[in-house]
Amino acid sequence: MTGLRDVAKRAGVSISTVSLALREDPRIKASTRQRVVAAAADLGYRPNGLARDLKAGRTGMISVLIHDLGGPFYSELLRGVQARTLDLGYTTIVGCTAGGQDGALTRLLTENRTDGAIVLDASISEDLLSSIASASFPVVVLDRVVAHPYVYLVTCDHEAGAYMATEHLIQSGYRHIAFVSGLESSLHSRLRYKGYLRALSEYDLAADKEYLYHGTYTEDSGYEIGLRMAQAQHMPEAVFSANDEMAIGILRAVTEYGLKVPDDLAIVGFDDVLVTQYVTPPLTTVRQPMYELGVEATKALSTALGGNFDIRPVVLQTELVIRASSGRPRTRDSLPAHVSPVQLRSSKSGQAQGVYTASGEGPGRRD
Amino acid sequence: MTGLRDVAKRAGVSISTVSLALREDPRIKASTRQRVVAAAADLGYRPNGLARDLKAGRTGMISVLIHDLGGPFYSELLRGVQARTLDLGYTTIVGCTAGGQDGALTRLLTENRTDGAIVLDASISEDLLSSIASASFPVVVLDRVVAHPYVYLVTCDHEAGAYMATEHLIQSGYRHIAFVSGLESSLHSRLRYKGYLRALSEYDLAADKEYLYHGTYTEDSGYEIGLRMAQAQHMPEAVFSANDEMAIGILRAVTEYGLKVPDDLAIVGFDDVLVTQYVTPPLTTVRQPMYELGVEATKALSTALGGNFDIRPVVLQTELVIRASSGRPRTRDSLPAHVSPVQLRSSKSGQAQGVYTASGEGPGRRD
DNA sequence: TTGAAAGCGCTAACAC
DNA sequence: GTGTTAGCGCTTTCAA
Repeated sequence: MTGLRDVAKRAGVSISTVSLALREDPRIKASTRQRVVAAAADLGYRPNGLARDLKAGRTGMISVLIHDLGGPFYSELLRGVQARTLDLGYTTIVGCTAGGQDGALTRLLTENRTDGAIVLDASISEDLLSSIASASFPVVVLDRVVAHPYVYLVTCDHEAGAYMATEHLIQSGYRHIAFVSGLESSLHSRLRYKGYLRALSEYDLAADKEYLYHGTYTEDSGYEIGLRMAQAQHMPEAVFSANDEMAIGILRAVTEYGLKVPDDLAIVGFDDVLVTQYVTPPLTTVRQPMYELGVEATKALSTALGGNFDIRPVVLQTELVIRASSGRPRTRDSLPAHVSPVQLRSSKSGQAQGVYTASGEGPGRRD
Repeated sequence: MTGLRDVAKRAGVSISTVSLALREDPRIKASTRQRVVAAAADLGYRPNGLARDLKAGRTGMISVLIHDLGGPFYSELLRGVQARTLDLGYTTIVGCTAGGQDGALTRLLTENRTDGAIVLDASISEDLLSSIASASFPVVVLDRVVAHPYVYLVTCDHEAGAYMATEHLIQSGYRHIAFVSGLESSLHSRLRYKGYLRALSEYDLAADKEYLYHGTYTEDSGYEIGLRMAQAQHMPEAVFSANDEMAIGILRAVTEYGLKVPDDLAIVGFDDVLVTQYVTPPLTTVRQPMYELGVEATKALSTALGGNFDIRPVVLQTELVIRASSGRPRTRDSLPAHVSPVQLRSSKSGQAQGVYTASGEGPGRRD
């Protein structure tokens, strides 16, 4: 616990001289600085960041609060945040809120230990967020809606993504398309259901309650649902799952049951987690741009930290990533006019993969 | 930025009264406390953690420093740390050191913003770690060796794991077994190579340089190596890869090349990352107990934080997780006497999976 | 039962 | 060039 005082004593100078010398202030004579630096090294002096931050009134750190670090796509998000904060001279620190009130939640969010926060945790109450956010502590929330002047919204268009996924199945010739919801409470799941319903309705297909399954976002819940599907009287031809984990569970269940994907059942997931590329067959899914989400969140936060609080919600587009699990794709020529494949790329393993953006902005094929 | 002073003014009491009242000190009359609490709520008062920590001389937080949060198994590690720190009343904060000197590395490691650190980053110099670690800032390093009284070592037995993996291949009847190294600089890779060599030598097999491949831990590097292997004059019968990513790259390459795994080439990886369960065929691999590693690291750190610095290095055992990629397993009865299957469990998909611990402690089968 | 004041380690006027 | 000093917001004796 050696402090500036100890260094000062050893170097035979005053505290402020040490402070200035160590930060290479030109006012300090070179010879003095050397003595100070030597003394500091001898004592193994380390500045106390807390004291410095307290004095400065800012920490230079922003916190990212995530409910459960184990999630499959947080790393990409964090990469995006990290990349951007580095440029801005901030440091990212990550806290896990799963521990409840007396962990990272309190320390990082409510006690001013960082300059702002990016929050990805549906379980933190809106009240808490509202009571925390302020001009001196802006908060960006991901994938939820909080109405507050200092809470900024960044999300991607789940509904459009779900619409694309469902439309893709419809255009591939499937008519009996099931939907597997995630946790009822989750906003995602509701939006994805909405997109699914909208696609059905726009193509004049009935939304049969028989084809609505309720899962819990876990692979196991998907597995169970897959079994139920396989044994159902009227098995759907295709299924759109509100996330990839459940889709993979379904895939596993029906495969073990002896069915072929996509011939007996086409499957589309949501999120584009890593494993979707490795399962057999590879899973068609909707990619959320996690990295970009992190970048945008950080942008919004830094804008607010810079004193500009006029920030509109950011909504990023999703991409449909077509892999083998949704089969029977029509050829491009047979696509209805209003559907525009905008990008095609090949997967690692060489098999063709089509990527469509939800915006469907251009009719041209860019490769 | 409302502080205690503002609350005090509003409630018509002194600062110290507010401080005590908000922490429910019994010395403060209930009626006074109510006034104070009301005033604090009105003003949206939030305590300043920095000031509190500065005063207290401790932060109640420990940092976990990881080079690249995107890594495939950090989440398990963090779960382990998190679980344990919660019990201890500490808060875990995670920093990514990839940004270089002026990011989390400096802020969390060298400026006393937390009470101690767990470091998993081979690129942080031993000098820096040694100069940082002290009685008031203990450091636990994972998977490396640093000789310093306040640096504590937690690792798992990579060499034994590699030995097991190689032995497993030998006992499955393979004789020409290749090894794929990771980055030369990495301690893991060297230890895993050592275990591989030891197994070969103990079974009187020659270690042919022809069967030594150098990768970079990435799937792509594995893919390339896989192609080279498939086209080599003397193709190995089996390969042990220093990590799973490369093993998966190899699997992909040889599969695309038209070879069958494990019939034409058996593959064993290392780490047991999530995707190993999902590739076809599922990959035999060596599991590192990441969760337990996190728990042990935290235990060591908290012991040091408690003032007991007599902590010995912790070495955890690895497990061999046998899946379909290493084929042709002998039946149990035909195993040599000194190999003891200590545990058998079934995989999610129902296929049998044998788990052996590196310690090979008991001959009995426990299920 | 409450208030005054010292001080955690640091920075930055302002003096000398 | 260098030293003195007043805080940053909080906790915690010690007085009142």
